Amino acid sequence: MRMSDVIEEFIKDLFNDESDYIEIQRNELAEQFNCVPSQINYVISTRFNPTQGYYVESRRGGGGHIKIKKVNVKNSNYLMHIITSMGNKITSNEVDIFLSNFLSYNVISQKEAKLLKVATSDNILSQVPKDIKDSLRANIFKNMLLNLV
Amino acid sequence: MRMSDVIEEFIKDLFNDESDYIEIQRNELAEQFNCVPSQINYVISTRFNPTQGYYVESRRGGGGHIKIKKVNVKNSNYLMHIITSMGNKITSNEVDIFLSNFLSYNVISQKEAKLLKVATSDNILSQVPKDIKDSLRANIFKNMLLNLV
DNA sequence: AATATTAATAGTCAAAGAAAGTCAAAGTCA
DNA sequence: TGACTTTGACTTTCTTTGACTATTAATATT
Repeated sequence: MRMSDVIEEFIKDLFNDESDYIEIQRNELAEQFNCVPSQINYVISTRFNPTQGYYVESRRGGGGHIKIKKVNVKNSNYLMHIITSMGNKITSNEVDIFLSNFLSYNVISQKEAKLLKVATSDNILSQVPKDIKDSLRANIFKNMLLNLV
Repeated sequence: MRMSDVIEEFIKDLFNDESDYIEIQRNELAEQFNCVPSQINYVISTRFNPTQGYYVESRRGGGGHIKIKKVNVKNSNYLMHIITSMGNKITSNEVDIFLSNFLSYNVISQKEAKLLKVATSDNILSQVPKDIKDSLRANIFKNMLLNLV
């Protein structure tokens, strides 16, 4: 079995019913599995991304850590379904369409819709190089949505 | 948990409803937490920065002390004030501090704070070129906040 | 009473330490 | 061969530490 799969399993086992997130220390985990620390990053980026229902944040420096939040994927959840099926690029027009659907289905509030729209708007992202803009937008959008599920 | 976080917590707990300021003695506090005195300065400068809603003054010599004042934020355009006084670059750490202050002042909700944090986090903005990252972050942050005023 | 000295504080800044992130080369396997 | 995985050198971020500096209050001296 691949090391990456083992680590993936291990991390998934850390989740329990009580809390919806876990914290790991990259170096500690790497040592435990006798691999280089950057392999942890590899596992996280390939197996714990928004499309798979995970939201990740981290901190460097002394006492640093990686925090992984699992969004409960009741597969009936409309938002979650949208997130997992969304491509990794999205235009601001597409965002608008999503938002108006979300609103009409009452899955998010007006205020939330506004925040989502602003954070992904072309205006705000105008400084971002064109070639990464739509993927950045998708990234912001998905991760924000994940936190509304 | 980081020493700095513990000290930050401790100081924040010193505030109560009666007075809007607290006084500490640097050496005494350092001794209490078994750290070097300058760590107190570090905590203060990173977590009680005047631009983050705290005003700090101090006095050396016998009986010297550090006085930390909570800026009064009763008025409704507190957010507006923050937005206009904020520079055009901001780090994710600074965002965190802003958010924890907004929350303690009850000017935004938990959910809103989460959205703000996600949309401006280093993880999500990782693809953005370094030289524009902090200004993009400020842009997103300010514009989202504008919608919460 | 005025001045000088000493002790008690706090401040600054840079180096060392403790994490995590990036990226591309090398390896593996279907 | 092409996609996925492993590895490691290098980078970035944040925290801790300590040597040195600055200021003020208390005390001693004249």
